[in-house]
Amino acid sequence: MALNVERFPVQPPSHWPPMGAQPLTFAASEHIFHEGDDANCLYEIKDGVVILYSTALDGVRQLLGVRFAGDLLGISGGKQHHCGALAARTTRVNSISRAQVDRMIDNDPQLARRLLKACGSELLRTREQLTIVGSRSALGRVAALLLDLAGRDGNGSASVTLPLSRSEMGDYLGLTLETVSRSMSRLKALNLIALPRSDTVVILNHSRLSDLASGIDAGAARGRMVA
Amino acid sequence: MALNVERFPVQPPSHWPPMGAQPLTFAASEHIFHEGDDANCLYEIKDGVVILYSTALDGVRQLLGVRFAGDLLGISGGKQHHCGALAARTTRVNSISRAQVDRMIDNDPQLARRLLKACGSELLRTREQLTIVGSRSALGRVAALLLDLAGRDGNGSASVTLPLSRSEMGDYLGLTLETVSRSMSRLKALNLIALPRSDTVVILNHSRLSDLASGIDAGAARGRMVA
DNA sequence: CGCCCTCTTGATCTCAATCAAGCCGGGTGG
DNA sequence: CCACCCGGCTTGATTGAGATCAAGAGGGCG
Repeated sequence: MALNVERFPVQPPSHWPPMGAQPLTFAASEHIFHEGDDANCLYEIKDGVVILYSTALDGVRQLLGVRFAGDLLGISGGKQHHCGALAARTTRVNSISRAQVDRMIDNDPQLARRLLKACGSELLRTREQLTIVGSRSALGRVAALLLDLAGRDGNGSASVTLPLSRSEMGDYLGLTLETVSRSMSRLKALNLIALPRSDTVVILNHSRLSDLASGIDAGAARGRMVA
Repeated sequence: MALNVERFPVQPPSHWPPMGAQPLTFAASEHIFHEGDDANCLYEIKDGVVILYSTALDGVRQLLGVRFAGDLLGISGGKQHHCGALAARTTRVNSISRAQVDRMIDNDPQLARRLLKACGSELLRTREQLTIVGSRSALGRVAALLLDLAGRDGNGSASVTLPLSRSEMGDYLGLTLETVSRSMSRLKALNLIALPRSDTVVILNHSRLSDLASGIDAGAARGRMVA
């Protein structure tokens, strides 16, 4: 199922995506690559949403990130992909062979800089996720994830269509799906969000939500959930 | 999954560190840089131990990693350092100005590759930490950290001098210092480790410890702590 | 010797996990 | 068109792991 990518002819560098880039389309819940697959390619998301995850020996899944248009996949190096990449909805990517990228680095320092930057921002995002998972209450974690998704899926409006199920949100945040669901209900009861559909969130009170997400406002976590 | 001791052996090119490298020494608990400092330099650890951390608005500290000889600091890009770097014991580093590194990339693709690789392995380690914090029990998290430190501080023996206090271990793992202490006591009671001093751990049963760290062996977590 | 700091251990409380029904919406087939 | 079914979501009841509060114990240093 993994896409076989052939050798590409050597291309003059200095622009991105390179000439040899191969456009590919994935339907929702198809894999771009699996954990352990040979890492032959880099991918750039043209549009859609991709979930990065790894699975532990005990079967527990940890989501390592949610990636959108413009993000690169497979930059972390290594012969094999150490995490899986799953399209959360119909997603188009450009794929470029590693070998070609490697060749291009030789005569295009700008490309190296771009990759370095992408890798650095990947690192930054992962560290933020780690901070959230390591030090926030359930309510704060959910608030942080909602704000992140709202800020990232781009349309600028306060309404987000969630690309993740409750269970996936749980795997992202180190929580169970029930706790995620309860937290969403609580945020709704607090009038910080609205939930017109279970996969659609409207941010009603951005600032209080982000206080929760940063761990200030410990108070809102407490108290009976009655409206 | 936590502990591939050798993920990416990062081989410096023959001319690393570069000519302009500045050797610096830091005493225990001195900062190499603070959160928010201008990121003027890259650092390479010659010897010692460095703790990376960030502090949230509510004052909670999250340790983002523990770094040893050979690791690079400050590769994640950005004008400012987004995390602090603290020497856990006497530590010597080489510092190289970013500007110089940037210049060198232009005529040395190998350098770009090395940085990319270092950044990738940083990413990998952070993802492993995230997985541990997001999906393991307290006992498993502590087991994973001990194995990681044992594998990394190098001397190969089963005995490790911990570079972290209980409180720092807690901040690394998303636990309180009391829970860390109790978990260590439990591991000792289970005869998986010995604690000749509170800062010295001897690994007695590597395989069962790593089962705990991977989430297999959920059983050991349960049960009264009596020997 | 005595102070101070960190670590250990104990008792209790709380938040999130677990176990267990319902509920809602969307799709299918009669 | 409606009845049914199925998967994901919500909500409730209970349990339990880890946080919190609170005392000691050990060890290093002035």
